[in-house]
Amino acid sequence: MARGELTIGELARRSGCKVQTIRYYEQIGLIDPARRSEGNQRRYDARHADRLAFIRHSRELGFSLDAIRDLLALAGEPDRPCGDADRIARRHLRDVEHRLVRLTALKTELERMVEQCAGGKIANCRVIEVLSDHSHAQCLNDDHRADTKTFAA
Amino acid sequence: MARGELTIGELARRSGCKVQTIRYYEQIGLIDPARRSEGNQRRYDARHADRLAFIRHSRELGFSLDAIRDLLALAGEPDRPCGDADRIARRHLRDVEHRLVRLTALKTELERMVEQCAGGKIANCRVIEVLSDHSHAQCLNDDHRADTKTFAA
DNA sequence: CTAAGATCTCCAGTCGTTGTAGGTTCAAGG
DNA sequence: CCTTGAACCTACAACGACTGGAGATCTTAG
Repeated sequence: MARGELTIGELARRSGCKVQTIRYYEQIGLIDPARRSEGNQRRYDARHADRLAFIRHSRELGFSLDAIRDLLALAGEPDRPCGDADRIARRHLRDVEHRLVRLTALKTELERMVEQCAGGKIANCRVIEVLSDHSHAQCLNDDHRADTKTFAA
Repeated sequence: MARGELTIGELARRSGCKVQTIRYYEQIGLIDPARRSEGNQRRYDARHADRLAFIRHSRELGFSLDAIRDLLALAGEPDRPCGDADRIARRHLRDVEHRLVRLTALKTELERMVEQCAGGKIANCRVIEVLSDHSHAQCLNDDHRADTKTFAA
């Protein structure tokens, strides 16, 4: 095996993706097909590893594979006309900001839940209570909260 | 229709779930089968509405259906200690916190890119680095981080 | 009574994987 | 050189959590 080359298994270990996932990404064209060994096995290099690490972390952040495709294109062509890069970056920035807002709200609510739970019995458990109660002040969804409140009343 | 009863459509409207989702939840045993009308249509009552509200709210907070199943079981046993519920929520909270950290890093990087673009020079795009750099302080996966660092070095 | 709209069941498709079956290749030890 | 056994190959099915469609039936207002 050529120096610095990786088998799919090694790449999986390094990137944190599963072997099948890597093959799947190749299949849907998210990563370039690897070159093959004599015996038809995939051989990767450092660039594949970087790309995969990127994909994996982006997935962890909740980006769709389509969004990741864009992000990769953006990152891969720094010399592209600025307008394109800018547009893609801005779109994703808005997306990320939106995600951040939601995630922060979620975190706050979870924290509140967890912190207020005194560790007694379920009957007094804050976690359960919060989850049951849509009219809770911190409910994320104003629209259906009103509905539910009416019904529950 | 008996007083206070709801059709599946009304329940969907009140709970914010789609009709099919409710049927799906019944199918997988997350909610009890509804009683049926003469003509085989589902008829729900306030208890179903409560349970569904609980499920919906939990889903909004990102709990899996499995976690919700556990949470629901716990909610049904008010005399049990609430440590389990607490644990489920805490685990989830940790997860959300991790994502927040990474997402914030990405936001910073996207902002930086957009700013640079506004300045006309594209220069070095670091989106890939931010998301692919496993040695990044906030990397979620300690296990493969070490590996990758070695590799990248 | 009729017509529109809601509901029924069943099944297929989505996204992003993950697991399986059955066969091949690779690297190391005897 | 030969044999293991792990890792690889392809192809395809299943997962979670829905979502949508087809085609039939029910309900209810006019």
